[in-house]
Amino acid sequence: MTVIKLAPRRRDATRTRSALLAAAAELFADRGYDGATVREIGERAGVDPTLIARYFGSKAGLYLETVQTGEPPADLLNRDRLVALLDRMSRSGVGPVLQAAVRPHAEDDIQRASTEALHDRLVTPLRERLATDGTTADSQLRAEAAVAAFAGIALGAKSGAFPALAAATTEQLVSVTVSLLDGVRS
Amino acid sequence: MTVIKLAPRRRDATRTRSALLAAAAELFADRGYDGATVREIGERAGVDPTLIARYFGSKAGLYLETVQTGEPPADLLNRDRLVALLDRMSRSGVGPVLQAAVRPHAEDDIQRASTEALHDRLVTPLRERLATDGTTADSQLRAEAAVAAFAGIALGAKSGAFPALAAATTEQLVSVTVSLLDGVRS
DNA sequence: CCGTGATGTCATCAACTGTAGACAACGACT
DNA sequence: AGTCGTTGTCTACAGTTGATGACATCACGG
Repeated sequence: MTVIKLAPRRRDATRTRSALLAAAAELFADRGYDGATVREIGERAGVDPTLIARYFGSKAGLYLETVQTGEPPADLLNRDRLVALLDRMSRSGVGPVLQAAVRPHAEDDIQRASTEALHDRLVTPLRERLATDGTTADSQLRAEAAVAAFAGIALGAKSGAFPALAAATTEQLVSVTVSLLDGVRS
Repeated sequence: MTVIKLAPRRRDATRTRSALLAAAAELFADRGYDGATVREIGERAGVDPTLIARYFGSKAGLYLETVQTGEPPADLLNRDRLVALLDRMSRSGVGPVLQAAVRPHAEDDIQRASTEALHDRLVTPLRERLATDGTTADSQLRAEAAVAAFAGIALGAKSGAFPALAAATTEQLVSVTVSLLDGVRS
C-alpha cells in the first residue's frame, strides 16, 4: 500500500491535471473544440497553458480525455433520466459530446471519439429501448433522429437563437422535449 | 505550395460578387462562420479573397448578405414544405441560418441577423400554424423547440455523427422528422 | 544536506487569420 | 490617342493559435 499524503502539496500534478480537465470540459461544451483556446483553458484552470501539452500531449488529447469522463448512458425516453440530463445541462453546460452531434470536427480522432461517446451514451440505449418497446423497424434511424433532435433542443436553449427556449424552466423544457421525443415511436 | 494559374477572365464585378456569395453560402453552411476562411471562399469562387473586403466590406458583411438571400418562410408541419426543405438540404447543404440555431456566434451582428432570419423563416410560421390549429398555450416555446429539434436532425445528418441518419433517403428522413415534429402539438 | 527527477514558468516559433494598401490591368469616355 | 475610374493581383501586417524547448523551482530519497 502506498502512503497517501494528506497535506496538500504546492506542486501537485494530479491536481493541475484535474483542474485542466474540468476547465476544458466547461469551455469545450460552451464554445466547441475549435472555439476553446488552450490559453483560455489554462486561465480558467489557474494553470499555465503549456502544461496541457505536458499532461495530455496536445489540445486534442485533452479533448479526448474530456469526452471519456462524461455522463453515464441515458435512455432519453425515460422521463427521470431526461429530467436529470436537462437539469444538469441547465447548470453546468451541455457537454462536449452533444456538440459533435451537430457539428463535424476537422480532426478524425476528435470526430471518432465524440461519435463513439454519443452512441454509447444516448443512441444505443434509446435504440434498445425502442426495440424492447416493440418498435423494431428503423430503430437505429429513429434513435439517431431522436438524439439529434434532443441535441438541437439542448444546444438551441444555449445558443441565444431561441429566447423562449432559453427562458423556459426545466419543467417546461422537459415537457416539450418529451412531447417531441415521444413521436419517435410513431 | 502550388500556384494555380488562372485563365484570363473578363472583368465583371457583378459576376465576382455573386460567385463570392455562392461560395460563401456553401462554406458557411458547411463549416460555420468561424470555420470558413476568406481564403477558402475566394478559392472556391475562383476569385481573390481580398475582393471580399472590397465588395462586402468584411467577412462579416459577406455573411450578413449570405443570410439575407435565403429560403422563403416555411411551415415545418406542412409535409410538402418539409420535403422541399430536406430535399434541398440534402443537395446543397443546410444553410447558414440553421448553424446559428445550435451554435452561438461571437459577434453580435452575426448572431442577431442569423436569429432574426431563423425566426422569420421557421419559428414564426410554425407558431402561427400552431395557433390556428388550436394549440395556443406555449406556442412560442413549442415552435422554438420544434425548430431546434429540426435543426438538430438536419445538421446531424451532415455532421458525420449519425451514420444511419446520413444514409437515410429523403423519404425516410421526412417520415421520422414528421413523427417527431408532430409531437409538438401534444 | 544534496542531488535528481518532477513540476512550473517563460520566451518564442511557425502557421493561419482577416484586413489594408500599393500597384497593375482593363475599358469606357472625351 | 489619352485619361481616369473600375476591377483584379500581390505583398505585407498585426493578431491569434497550438506547440516547443530552455530554464527555474520545488519535493523527496539518498
